[in-house]
Amino acid sequence: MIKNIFKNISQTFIKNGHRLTNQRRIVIEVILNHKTDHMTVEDIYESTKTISPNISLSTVYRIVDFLKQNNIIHKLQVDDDHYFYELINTEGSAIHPHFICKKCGKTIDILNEDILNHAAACQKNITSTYDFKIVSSTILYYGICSNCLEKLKPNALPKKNKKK
Amino acid sequence: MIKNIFKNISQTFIKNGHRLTNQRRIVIEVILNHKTDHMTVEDIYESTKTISPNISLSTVYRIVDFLKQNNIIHKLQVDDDHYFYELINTEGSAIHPHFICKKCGKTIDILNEDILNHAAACQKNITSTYDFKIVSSTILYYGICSNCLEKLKPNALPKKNKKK
DNA sequence: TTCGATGCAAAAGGTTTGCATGGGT
DNA sequence: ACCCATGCAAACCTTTTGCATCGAA
Repeated sequence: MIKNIFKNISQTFIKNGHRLTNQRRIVIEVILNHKTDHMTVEDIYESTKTISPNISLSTVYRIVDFLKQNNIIHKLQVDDDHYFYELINTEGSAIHPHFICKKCGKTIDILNEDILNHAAACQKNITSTYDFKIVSSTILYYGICSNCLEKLKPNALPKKNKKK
Repeated sequence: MIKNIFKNISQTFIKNGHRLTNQRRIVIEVILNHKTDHMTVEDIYESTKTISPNISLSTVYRIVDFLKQNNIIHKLQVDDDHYFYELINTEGSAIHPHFICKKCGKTIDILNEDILNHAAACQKNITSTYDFKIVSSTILYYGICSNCLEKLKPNALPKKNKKK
C-alpha cells in the first residue's frame, strides 16, 4: 500500500524527466513511514541520515522543495517558528484542517468525516460565490485542546505545580 | 471611528503598564489607515518612515510583535515568502478566510456573510466534536481567481507569450 | 526619577546558492 | 556520454539581540 504510493510518486516524476536518485528514494520513504508525524526538514534530515549517513542537509531541502513543487507534500506554517510537511492525498487522509493547542503545542489532525464534509461544503460555497477555482487550502484552528482544558479545571490535579 | 479603535488599543496597553510612545502611536495609525492592505513589516516600516523618518526597522519589528502579543494584529503566512498582518476584530471585519491567487498573487478577503456563517458553524462543529476551545483561526484557500480564470479562457488574449 | 522603549549595529540562524563531483538514464 | 542531482561550504537575508541612550509616566 505504501509501496503503491511510492510507485505512483516515482513514476510521476520519471515520466516528467526527473531522476529517481537514492536520496530521493530515501526521503520519500521516510516521509511515507512518518505519514502522521508532522515532520520538519530537520526531522526528515535526521531520519534520513539513519538510513544514509552521508546525505547532506541542503539535498534534503532541495528534495523537500522538489516534492512540494510536484504536489506530493504540503507545508503547513503553524506559527513563526513552527511548521511541518504533510503528504497530499494519501488515500484516507487528504488535506484536512488542523488544530494547534497553544498550551501543549500539539498539532491535531481533524479527520472527523462530518466536519470534513462541512468544510468541503464551505469551500464549494466560496467557489460558486466568488467564481474562484480552489486547488488547495490551509485550515488551522488555534486554541486549547481537551487534554489541556481538563488540566485547567480547578478541581483537577490540585497539587504538583509544574514549571517549564 | 478609527479614533475609537485607536483609543481602545492604547487604553488597553496603558492599563497593562505599557507605554504609548510616539513610535507605537504612529505604527498603530499606519495599520489602522491601511486596514485592508495586507501589509508586511517592511511595508509598515516604509509607511511609518514617511511620518517619522528616524524610526528604526527593529523598532517596527518590536512594535509589530508587541501588537501581536496583545491580540491587536494577526500574522498570516501565505507561503514561504509571503505574509502580512491584519487587524483583529475591527468592527465589521473580524478574522475571515482568505483566498490567494496562485497566478496574480493577490490575496482576497472572504467577507461574504453566508460563507462566514458557514465557517462559523464548521468551527462550532469542531469545538463540540473534539472538546477543544478555539480562540483563533487561519483559513487560506489557494487557487485561481475569477480575473485570472477569465484571462485563461481560450478566446482571451491569444497572443503575447510572456516570460518571467 | 525610573525603567520600559528605542536606535544602531552586530549577531543569529534557517535556507539558499555556486561550483566541482557523482551517478541516473 | 550527457547532464541532472548531490555535497560542501560560503552566502544570504530577514529577524533578533546587546547595549547605550531616550523619554513616558
